[in-house]
Amino acid sequence: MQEQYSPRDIESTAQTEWTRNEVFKVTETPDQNTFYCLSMFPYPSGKLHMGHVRNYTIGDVISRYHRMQGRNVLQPMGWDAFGMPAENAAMNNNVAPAKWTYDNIDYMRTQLKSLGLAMDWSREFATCTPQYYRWEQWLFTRLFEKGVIYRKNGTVNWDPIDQTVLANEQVIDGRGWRSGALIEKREIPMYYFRITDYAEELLTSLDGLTGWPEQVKTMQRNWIGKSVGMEVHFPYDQASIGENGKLKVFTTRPDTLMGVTYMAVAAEHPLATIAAKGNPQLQSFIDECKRGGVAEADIATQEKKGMPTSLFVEHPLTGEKLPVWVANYVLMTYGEGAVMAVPAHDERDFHFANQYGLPIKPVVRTSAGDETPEPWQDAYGEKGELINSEEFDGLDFASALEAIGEVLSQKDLGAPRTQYRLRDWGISRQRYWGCPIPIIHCDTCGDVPVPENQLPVILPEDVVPDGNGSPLARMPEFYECSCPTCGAPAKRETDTMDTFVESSWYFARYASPHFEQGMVDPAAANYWLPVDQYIGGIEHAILHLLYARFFHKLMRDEGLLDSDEPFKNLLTQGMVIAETYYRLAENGSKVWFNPADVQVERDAKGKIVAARLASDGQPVEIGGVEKMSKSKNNGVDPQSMIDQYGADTCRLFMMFASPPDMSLEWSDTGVEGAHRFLRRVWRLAHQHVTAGPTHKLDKTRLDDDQKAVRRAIHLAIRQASQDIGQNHKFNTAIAAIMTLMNVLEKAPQASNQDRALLQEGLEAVVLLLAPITPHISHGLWHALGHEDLAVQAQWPVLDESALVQDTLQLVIQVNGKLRGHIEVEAAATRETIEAIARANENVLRFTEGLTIRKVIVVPGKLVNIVAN
RNA sequence: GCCUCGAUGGCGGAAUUGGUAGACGCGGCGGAUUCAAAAUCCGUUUCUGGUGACAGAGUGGGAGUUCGAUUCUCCCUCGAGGCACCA
Repeated sequence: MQEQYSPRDIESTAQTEWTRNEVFKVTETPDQNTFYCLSMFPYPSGKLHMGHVRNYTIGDVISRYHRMQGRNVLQPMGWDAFGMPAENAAMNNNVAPAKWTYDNIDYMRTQLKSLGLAMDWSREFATCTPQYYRWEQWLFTRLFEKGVIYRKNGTVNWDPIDQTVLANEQVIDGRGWRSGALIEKREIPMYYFRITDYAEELLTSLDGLTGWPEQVKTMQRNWIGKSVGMEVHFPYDQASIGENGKLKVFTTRPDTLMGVTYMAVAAEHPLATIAAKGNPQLQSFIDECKRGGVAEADIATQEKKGMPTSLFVEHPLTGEKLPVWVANYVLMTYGEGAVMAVPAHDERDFHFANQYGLPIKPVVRTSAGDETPEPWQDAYGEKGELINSEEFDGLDFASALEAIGEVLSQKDLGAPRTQYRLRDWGISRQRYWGCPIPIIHCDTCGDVPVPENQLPVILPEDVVPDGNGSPLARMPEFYECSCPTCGAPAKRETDTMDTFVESSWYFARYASPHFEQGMVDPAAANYWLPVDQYIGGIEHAILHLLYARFFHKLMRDEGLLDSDEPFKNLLTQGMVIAETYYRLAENGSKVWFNPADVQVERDAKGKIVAARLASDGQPVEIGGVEKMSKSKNNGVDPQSMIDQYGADTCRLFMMFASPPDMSLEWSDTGVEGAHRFLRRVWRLAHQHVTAGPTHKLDKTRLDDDQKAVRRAIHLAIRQASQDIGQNHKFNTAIAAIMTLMNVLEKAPQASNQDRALLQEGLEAVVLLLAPITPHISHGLWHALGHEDLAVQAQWPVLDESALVQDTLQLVIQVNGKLRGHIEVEAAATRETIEAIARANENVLRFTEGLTIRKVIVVPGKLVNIVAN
């Protein structure tokens, strides 16, 4: 055994042995407990960042722990390889997205392998290969035929200068990021998944996901946004609008129907279009509403504006004429694109009505009374007894709902309805680097799905996009084709799919990644699925996780697999953050410096007070701790950390610095601390091993000090087992192992018993660390005299008898304040404990002149004496 | 704007069902070793007062429940993630 800890040698030796023995390659072995551990696969952006390292280390620790429990553990890896960055890189460097992507994959694969992950690399795939996306196209055609996919118009960000559709990310302050042009909303035809058909199941089956964080389930519930209410129709006729019809709205507060004083419709609503004819002022307002991007955050924060139309609709109960307004706060995409406004009881309507001088009619008696003077109070929104509502006066919410519903349905002007906030999923993208949508447009036959025997529709890979729309739309060799139904010349769809589609089913493909007869091999899929543990960033809490759940149900309904949900347990990791440093340039912009190039100065207490750039010694500003990013130049390159300290140190630091679901602040000195700890483990093991082999421990003949050491060993085993296996709190597991190391380093090594005890302690340390720092554990396990591989060793077993104590220390409080400690027999009765506590010197001192009112004894914990 | 989460020493963080606030690590300070340095080891380290024993305060701010609150309830402030075409 080498005297010095040398991560470079140890890590390459360990990785070579794992590869040679194919220890991480798994098969569908019957009758073995399986564990499918999946970390969200990376987008191949160029090189690994710390977020990846964190994600894959967490997954690896969990995988290796379960391996040591004897389970058949599948941990696969692949590449979410379609996406916009490849097109941007292509434009900047004049390289085809395909080549850029494949090069990145090759580089990042090498980086991942250097982390020593327990991956079955034989299952690797990239989503941009036809072998993968052909099955996505196949499913698309099936779902299209079933009607689960349909075509309708959707609104996109249109850049009028570049003549292209932009992603929300590419719209900055209402302008295109490259052209600087003011963005407009534009309607184009797109394909949609009917995810709303699954809204109810997506909602209710959340209840069964007991292994998901409550936070994520709450977010998904709110996103789906089920509301029970009523559809109400406001009739209009030839005389008032020029045609007969009904303005439909959805409301959750039909009890306030008598308080409606106006109607508000979205700018895109058909009534707005009718009203704008011959009204240039209104037309220009509608045009103004169409300016700016489609992102909800922008629409919701913009100033609330509206304009009256000359149109009126009838109140369904009273027949009263209600003015129709166009308002920018009404979303065409939610509900019916129109709302009935009840300014007395809805905050947004209240502000709007006050702004434009519209009438406000209170119809509910709330805790604020019968009137609703300015300013708005939350009480105005309460439910209560109806007032000013004619025959409905005096009714409460439930009976008003029933009574009003009854009248509406008699008049055929409304009915109860359930509404979801969730919208159908539009998947058409006017981009090149994505999975082609397998549809052929024929003048006679319409939209025809590409027949199975003509799949896949292959994306040409030698194309360099130029930022002016999709190059596919300009490639006749791609889009010219004949109709599969009638054989006439036809045009292939040139849009590609949202990249969320690929990441919605990759977890299932890993079960049979090379299967050529179908999307998945049902036997393999049912063997591994659902995923036992899924790990990824909290930023995916809604969209990706909801789409993956939806796809799983689609695949189930296609008969491809049996389970209802894809991910049994979910762990959402926090971000990796780091300090930022900058200087103000002359033009006022900030120039950011990487933490690696900055030196900090501290005051007497160690608090950081200033920072200087190492190269010129001049001060820089401290900008605060933020998510690692290119823009703030505060990223730390994982590769340089691995090169300097080794993968084990990097892994140990990341797992120790904070619990996985919290953000992790990068600290160079923390990394050094982790490295220092591994050196200490190595040194103690080296010292122990060079002193020669040990005898067997005689557990029946331990003195008190030896019992204390053995207790420390098994406390660490208990703590680490709970923390890693159940709670996923790797930081406290490591703290427990560190505490054990502190004990072992101080323990005597003279006698045979002492040395045997140290052997037991070191074996525990090595195995408890094995999931976290697998390379050093691999080396030390051999050094401690074991022939088998540490990865195949069994997780340490807790010996409860080692934890038993004869006496316990209890805390004594007087009036809740700590006043002393007492040592009592473990078996002492409540009465004995109370008597000892009452006789305690400090208790007597602090209760002098007071009367003891009560004594609370918490067994094994404390005694609180209440006196006054 | 809406939904969700978070806030504890100089710093990262720890604290079973409400029961000793600050485990473990980092940083700081003092010391040992060394010709010197690195490395390593030992001690100390929430704040305030006190030489000290000790006392008081303290978990973002404010109220409340309780013998007892970092933990439960209400209000507020600040920060983070998401908002459907970033992945």
